[in-house]
Amino acid sequence: MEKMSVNPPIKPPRRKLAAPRTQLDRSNWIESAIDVLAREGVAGLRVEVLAKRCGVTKGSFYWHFKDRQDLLAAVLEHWREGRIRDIEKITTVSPGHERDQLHFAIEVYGASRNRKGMSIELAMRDWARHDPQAAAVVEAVDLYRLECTRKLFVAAGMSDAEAKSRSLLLYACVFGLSLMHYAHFDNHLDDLKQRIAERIVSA
Amino acid sequence: MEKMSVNPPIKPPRRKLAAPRTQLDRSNWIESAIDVLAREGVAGLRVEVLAKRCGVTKGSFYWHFKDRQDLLAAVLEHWREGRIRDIEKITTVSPGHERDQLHFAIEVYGASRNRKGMSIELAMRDWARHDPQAAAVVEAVDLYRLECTRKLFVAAGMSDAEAKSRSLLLYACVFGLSLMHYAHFDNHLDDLKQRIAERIVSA
DNA sequence: TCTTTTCCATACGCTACCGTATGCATTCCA
DNA sequence: TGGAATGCATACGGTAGCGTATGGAAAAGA
Repeated sequence: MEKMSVNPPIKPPRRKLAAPRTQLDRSNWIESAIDVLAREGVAGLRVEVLAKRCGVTKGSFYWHFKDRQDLLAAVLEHWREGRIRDIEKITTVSPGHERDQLHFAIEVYGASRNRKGMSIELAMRDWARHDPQAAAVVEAVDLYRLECTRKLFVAAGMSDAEAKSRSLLLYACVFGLSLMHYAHFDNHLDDLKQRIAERIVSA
Repeated sequence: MEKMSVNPPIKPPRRKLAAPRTQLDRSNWIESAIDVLAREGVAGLRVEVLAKRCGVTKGSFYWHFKDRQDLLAAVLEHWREGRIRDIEKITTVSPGHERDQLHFAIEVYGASRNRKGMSIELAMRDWARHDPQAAAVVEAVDLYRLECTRKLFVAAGMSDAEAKSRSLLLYACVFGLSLMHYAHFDNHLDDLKQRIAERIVSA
């Protein structure tokens, strides 16, 4: 008895979608995942959706990852490492330029530039509010950042308490502003932000 | 011919769960929905889940609401009205006490108190990032708030541009801080926040 | 008391996912 | 050049959730 498949296997072209890319590996999946994360949040990070975006089926996904959790954990780790590297690069003390560095730390997430970066930040924070693992990673990254900018404030001549407070103010404001992109607020938004940055950094 | 139901209807007790409450109406559903929204975000706001929480089935839900969208729109409207009322109450100018009022506006979402209120704020903002309707409501509320505190800053003697900038700083900071509840940051967090509040409000 | 209306339960069909099992094609390698 | 390992497709069973259809109980009128 020959086993009859319901649909006779008509050989399909190997890859239909645009990119006839080479094989995927873990890091390809992770980067695509972060893309989706930025646009849809962690809730939109579905295995089959992601697979479609990559031009493959989930058969591929489950070859590279044990399950969805495995991917999510990898995304967290990837993000953590990247953020730590970044903040370190930005804040390694360069005597005499501390205030410039602080201004730069604010502008990096200036929302106009680096929209995607800010989307990821916000998506991570949403995620963290409902998942202890994500919360731990976000906390680790943020505490590291706070410590880095604190040192800059100290190097710029502030007291310990003042430096800590300013550091907290800085990031609260950066993240807060990123939540506030309004269509009809003010034509001179950049001027306002400049004033704010001054108030955060200046003595 | 009698029509025979597949499962003979065994009369169930009318309501099994704890609260033998009266009938539900729209506002009951909306309040429960906002509760869930605060804890789980809009993604967790599922019809059948909400029904279970209310001790009924979705049969009831679809009697009161056309569909899930109908509920979501109602939640948005309910939230908008409440926030507008609140901010108006807090910021109606009381000459000579403007700075106290501004401090109060900051403390209202002090996170230690009013944890639920802050959760709702954040959930609304998550929601707004993926839904134009929610975005419109959040924008309307925020612009109203910004305008109210701006007036207070002006009444406290600041220039227009400065008042606008401070107003933006105030809310950015309030929302930003609410994203930053860390387990291991500082024992004197309240002191830091006090310093921050001073920096926002003081001349 | 008899009929509406109100409010809710139950059952269904449908879609989107998750994770597993299995098979096929390529590539690597001896 | 013929296996073995790699990388992916396909098919399947299962769950959760949406919205509809329908019926029945309880309350409100008449």
